Amino acid sequence: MAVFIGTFENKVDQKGRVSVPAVFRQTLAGLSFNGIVAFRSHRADAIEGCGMDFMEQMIARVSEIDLFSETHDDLATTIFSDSQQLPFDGTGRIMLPQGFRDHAGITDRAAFVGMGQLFQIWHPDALERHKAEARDRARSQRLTIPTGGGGAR
Amino acid sequence: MAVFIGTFENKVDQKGRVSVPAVFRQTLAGLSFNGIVAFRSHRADAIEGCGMDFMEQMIARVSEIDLFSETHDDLATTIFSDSQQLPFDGTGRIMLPQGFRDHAGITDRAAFVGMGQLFQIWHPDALERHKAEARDRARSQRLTIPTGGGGAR
DNA sequence: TTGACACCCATGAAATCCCATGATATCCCA
DNA sequence: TGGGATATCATGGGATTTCATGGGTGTCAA
Repeated sequence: MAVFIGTFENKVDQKGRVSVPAVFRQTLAGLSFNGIVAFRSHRADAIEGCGMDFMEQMIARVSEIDLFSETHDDLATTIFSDSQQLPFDGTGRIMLPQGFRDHAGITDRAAFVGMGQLFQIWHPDALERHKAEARDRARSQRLTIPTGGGGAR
Repeated sequence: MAVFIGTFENKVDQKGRVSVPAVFRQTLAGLSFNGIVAFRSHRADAIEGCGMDFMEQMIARVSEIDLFSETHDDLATTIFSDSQQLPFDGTGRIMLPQGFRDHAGITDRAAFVGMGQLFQIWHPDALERHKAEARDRARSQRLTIPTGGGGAR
């Protein structure tokens, strides 16, 4: 099972390269594509990242939605058409395309955030704000983890 | 099932390393990640610890929520972004990151407290105070543990 | 020919490995 | 059941590796 946990801030060099955190690289190791799959988040000023295995899962899930429905098309267009395969170089870095950097407002620093089965890439300051907001919402709405069974376990 | 009970105080050396109690290590043995997963407790000045199996459960449950929904993102961000994987070295020690030490006020000693399926890491003195308070509350409110039968589960 | 990009090497800081030590707990046999 | 032999454990510190980062060079295509 893919596990992305933690927050890591790395530098973006003049060529637009960033090191993907070593722990993330390890969970991505051994997949059919040696790198990450990334696309613009449509909800936030961030880049979504995952491994090729997860992308395959998403394709499978989306294909369960009625083909030719508006939802299907919108999802497919937003996510799949925008996705890019970003291969690792010899030292575990990826090239963040300019379009992605623009979308997330990333210039010389990038923050990788584990989201469980996928991760996001943010401008470090924007991420801090987002984290605080997410925490507040989670608390005020008393969000809890769904349990597998009936009640508390 | 993971079981963490008891209290153990160990030293934090100059490199920031602490031995995880051997009994805890045994219940953590054989998981997909050889180490602990830790995050700041939002209720106390302590670090929460668990095994990767626990985190995988959390991920599985969060992933039951619609992907890219606000609820999913808020939960995932809140839970996973501030967690860290802390691997064991050859002798069963972990490196306590500075941020965690700051949060818990830990300098040269750390107390590991079993909490059932999780454990906590405290500054020994803070833990003593906390234990006394918890005992008092439990006594004055006559707290009970729900049984599996009639009531909550 | 001029970017964009893949590949290569170098570097310092930080994390990890490895070995040694003493203390404690456990085992085993009388 | 006592007590010595043996293993386990926590701890310390030096050596080694990993990691993030910087820059150079070659190659391909516009």
